[in-house]
Amino acid sequence: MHFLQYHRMTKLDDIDLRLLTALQEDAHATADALGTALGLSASQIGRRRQRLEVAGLIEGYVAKLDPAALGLSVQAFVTVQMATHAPDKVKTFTRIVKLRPEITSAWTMTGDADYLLRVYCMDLAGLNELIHQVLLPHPAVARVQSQIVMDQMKTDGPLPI
Amino acid sequence: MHFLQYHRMTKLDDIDLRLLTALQEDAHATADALGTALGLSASQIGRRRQRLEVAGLIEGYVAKLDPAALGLSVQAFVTVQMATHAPDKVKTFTRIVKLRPEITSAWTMTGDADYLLRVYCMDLAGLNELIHQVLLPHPAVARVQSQIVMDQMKTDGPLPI
DNA sequence: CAGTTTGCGCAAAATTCGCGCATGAATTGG
DNA sequence: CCAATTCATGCGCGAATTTTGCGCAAACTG
Repeated sequence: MHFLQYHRMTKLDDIDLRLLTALQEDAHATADALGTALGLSASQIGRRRQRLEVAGLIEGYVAKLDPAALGLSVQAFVTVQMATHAPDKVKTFTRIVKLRPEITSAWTMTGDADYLLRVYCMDLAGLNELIHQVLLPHPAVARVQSQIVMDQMKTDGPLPI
Repeated sequence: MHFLQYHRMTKLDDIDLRLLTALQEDAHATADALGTALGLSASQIGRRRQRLEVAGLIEGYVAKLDPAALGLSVQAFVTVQMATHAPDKVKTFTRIVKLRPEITSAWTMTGDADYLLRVYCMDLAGLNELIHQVLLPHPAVARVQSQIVMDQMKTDGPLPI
């Protein structure tokens, strides 16, 4: 799923935006269905979609899984404050973050917390283990704070375009 | 993209898990390609995928867009503390959260913050407007704190299965 | 005004998917 | 231990979908 040749997009008309929105809701909709919904022929839908792909606006298509059905009953956000910003220490820390599967996303933030991690675990024991066996023992980590998700009121929705 | 009849899954074998992982990375991979990658025939890939869909493990397929390419240069996490938990006030608040397109996700959290909102904006002015014109004026909101994303070190990755 | 570009629909070609069918392994019951 | 049933698998054909070529019309350019 790599659209190698990036070609700068001149402009996005209204149909492009609506197509992007539709694809964010259901990427398996057929070109024919999208065409009738947007008032266009199926071939044109395909052409526009390909144009959006090579332009890099569409990074790819992914399956959205149900965490609860997979037994991932604990979602949490973990903030990390660093004890040091020495490059080598930070590098090993980011490597661990990228390697650990429970951490699905990680951001560097403004404010007092250096990193924000999004975490999925089977249970609280798993979260506890991540924090106390992986994060806290790391030499670059000073403080770890975790907030557990009680309820998801709005699931990862489409981007505002 | 609705798989109406839910059928409880007896078990997930190793191939199922690898198939789920692969579909999380590229949902447009052909059954043939997935088959050779997992050592299975294309028809079996299709059958297993359908089983995972009706079991509710796969919620759907979505396009992943590039926020930066769309001009959404500001990502932020906004924490909200409530002034009251009166049901009617909370209800109007959640309705606003669900309606506002800049807010792509929202969770209720443990800890001192009641809500965590994930926000995408074109610029800081947009974020500022959301906070000062929408969130803070709401009667149920006591305090709003925003942390801006400086860098995404790990993008929304596959669930740990 | 002429030439070029861009976007469109139609239809054919190529690819991919969906589903029935037969074979082989595994499990259960006697 | 063996037979019968069940279950998963691979194969192949027809259907659905995507992709591509082509002609046409509108918009843009010099």
